[in-house]
This record gives sequence, C-alpha cells and structure tokens, in this order.
Amino acid sequence: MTAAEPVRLLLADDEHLIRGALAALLSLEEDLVVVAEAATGPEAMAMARAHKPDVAVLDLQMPGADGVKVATSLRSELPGCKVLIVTSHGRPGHLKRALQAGVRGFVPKTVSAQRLAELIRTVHAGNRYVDPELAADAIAAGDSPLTAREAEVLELAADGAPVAEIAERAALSQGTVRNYLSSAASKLGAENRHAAVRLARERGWV
Amino acid sequence: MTAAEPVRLLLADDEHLIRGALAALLSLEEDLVVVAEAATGPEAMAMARAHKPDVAVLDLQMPGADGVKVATSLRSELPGCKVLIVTSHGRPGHLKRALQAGVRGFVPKTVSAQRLAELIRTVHAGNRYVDPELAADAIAAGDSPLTAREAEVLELAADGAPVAEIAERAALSQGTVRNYLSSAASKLGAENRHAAVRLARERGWV
DNA sequence: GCGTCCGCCTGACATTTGTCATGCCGAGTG
DNA sequence: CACTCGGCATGACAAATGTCAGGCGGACGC
Repeated sequence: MTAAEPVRLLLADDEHLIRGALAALLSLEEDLVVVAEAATGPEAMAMARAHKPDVAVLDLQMPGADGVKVATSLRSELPGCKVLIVTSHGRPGHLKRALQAGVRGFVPKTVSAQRLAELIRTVHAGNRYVDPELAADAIAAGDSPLTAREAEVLELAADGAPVAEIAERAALSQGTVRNYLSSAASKLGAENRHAAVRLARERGWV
Repeated sequence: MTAAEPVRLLLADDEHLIRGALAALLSLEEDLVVVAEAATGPEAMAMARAHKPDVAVLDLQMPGADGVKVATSLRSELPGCKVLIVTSHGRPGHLKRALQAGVRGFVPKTVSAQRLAELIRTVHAGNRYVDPELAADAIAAGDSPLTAREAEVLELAADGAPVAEIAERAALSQGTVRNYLSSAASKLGAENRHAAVRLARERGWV
C-alpha cells in the first residue's frame, strides 16, 4: 500500500468502550490513523464533513441515524470516502440495504482487530468485503417477498397497534389492512401478524 | 492498592473485536493483568475454574448462558471472584437480577476504558458500583407488577403464539389464559397483549 | 373464628382480527 | 387489441381475542 500516506479513519460507535479501544488498537498499525470519532449518526456526519476521512468505520446501530443512513449521506457528500460497517447483530436485510447504499465492507464485531485492520486496507484499496457467514444468511433469506404496502402496513403493526389505528395512519380501510397483514403473514409462513412482524424483523425486511 | 500483586482478570464477550481491544487496553494498566478470555457463557465458566481470576468482566449477552447465569454459578463455585457486568443494552430487570446474583458492578459499554479500569479496582477492593443512569431506570421501572402466572403466560405469548397453544402448554383453559394476558396488559398500560410483551421485554420483566 | 383481600381459575358475551370472494387498474405478452 | 397476471383495495363472514362477573381457596389482621 502507499507507505508514505497513512489511511485516515473516522470511527463511529455509540459504545465509548469499544470506540476508544478500537482507536487505540488501530493506531498501533503504522499505516492507519484515526482522525475523528463520533458516538451518534449526526455526529458522524459532522465529523466526516470536517475531517474528510479516507475510510469511515461505522457501527450499524447508533442513536440519531443508523450506519446505513450515514453511509447514504456520505455517498453523496464525500464520494471518495469508503464506508466499512461493523455490527453486532447482523440481519440479512441490513446487509442488502448497506450494499445498496454504497457500503464497501460489512463485518460482524466477532472479527479480531488485526483482521479489521486488514479489511480497512482492503476497502481503502477500492475492493469490497462482506463477511461470508452474513452473506450466506442474506442469500438464504433472499429478497423480501413483501410488496411495498405489505411492508408499510407490517411496520405500522410492529408495536402491537390495533388494526383501526393502522388503517387510519395508512389511510386505508380496516379490511384492506387486515388483508395486507394476512398476506404478509402467509408469505412469511407465520401464524399471525405478530409472528410475521418478528420474522420480518429477524430477516431485516422491515 | 496492593502494588505487588496485580489484579487477575477474566474477560468474557462474544465480540472478538471488543474483547481483544479491551484486553489490550486493560493490560496497559500496571496493576491489571488479563489471565483468560472467553466468547461464550460455558467457556467463561470453564476459564474461571481453570484460572481462578480475581475479577470477571462479563458481557450480559453471550451465546450459551448470559452474564447473570455465569455470575450465579461463579458465586457458588468461586466466592472470592468478584463479577463486573458490562452491557450494551441495559434493561432495568437485568440489573436487578444481576445484583441478586451477587454481581458487584454493572455498567454500560458507553464508559471509557480508563473508567472501566477504575471500576475494576473498585469492585476488587470489595466495593460495589452501579451506573447511576441504569440505577435510575431500574428504580423508575420498579418491581414487576405481574404475578407468577401472568409472567409465565406472557412469556409463552412472546413469540405470537395463539391462545389455544398457550393454554395447552400452560395446562390452563383458554379463558384463563385470556384473563391473565388481559390483566397483564392492563397492569402494563398496554393496548393488547403484544404491546404488553414489548413493554415487559423493555423493562426486563420477562 | 370471621371477614377481607388477593391470586388463581372459569365460562359467557362483545370486540377485534383473519379469511375469503370479488372488483379495479396498469404492465407485460402474444 | 385482447388476455393474463399481479398489486391494490373492499366488505361479509368465521375465528380468535379481550372483557366481564363470579367462584374457590390460602394468607392476613383482628
């Protein structure tokens, strides 16, 4: 790699313990330098604008805006900045959305710091990397079989709201709402809409 | 503190990235030494038995057995070993169960490594420490208002199973099950049982 | 010992939810 | 163009759920 110019990193994770530890470990690598840290989505955006890092290492779940949203914004504002997403609970759907947002790497937090450093170099060099296990899950789960309305209604039903409320919020008749929930449930192989919500959540389809 | 004898630590966390980083950072402290690492609950138990650490730093959520379960076992097998729990998503109920299991410290992963090192010394010295914010949440949430049966039935209802199935598994009539779910929901201020499940989960009561 | 309270349990009734048959409309195909 | 297919939408009917009044029994205060 370019020995003279170190890779400038942005680290974003709401867990100070991890962020700090990571910053310390990655700084041990000769060719990596952490130029900014952030604990929330918006903060990460601000830091990226201010420091223009080469690679942004983002946690998937952060207060304010999640990693994918930040990646989407970065994509348009700083096209040169590669994004590497690190996550604890990788759901298949997240991976897909992340890749669509232009993310270059996607790995679980179970990797070692050593490996992470290598992957940072990989994405910086313009290559992509996706954890094989997460990729396998994503392929197994496949695309969401839900139509736009089905997904929308299912999402509104996610917190256990009654049909009447969903119908009002979606500007639909109650019968229609029941129908979408029903078809979504059968597509997902669920007994009822609540189990359907759970399954869709697991696969990252909502 | 005892300058001559360093505090021997066990680190358990399923996220290799964090565990490794943490081990590196804590090892920088003169008076701390990491003698064992584990990625799962059972592994943590085995490591504890083999190395008999002074303090065990446990993640709350691990495959196999969670931090509280490990703490309970440690309590009886190695009474001298102090337990410090570190967690990303601290639910009120977890804190209570942890303290009942004899845990000496309970902190979120948002603390810095520096602070964690101090807290390790604190619990090693025989003192307790609970993150003030988590403590406040726990006090605000209070004790579970649910009776034993209500909690049991609510748990069976957690994955969206129909009443008939719950009734069979709990060996109750359907009417009774409906009643428990209903009273649980009203106690929690929920519209229906699904919202009740969600709330109970958030508060750590199931 | 008696009344009272609370948890546990049940069935009957009203409400909510799931299922089905049906119609409308736009996209793709022969 | 006519046909078919799939997504969107609706209301009627059946099934599941939530609500209610009430019975049983143990624990507590007096």
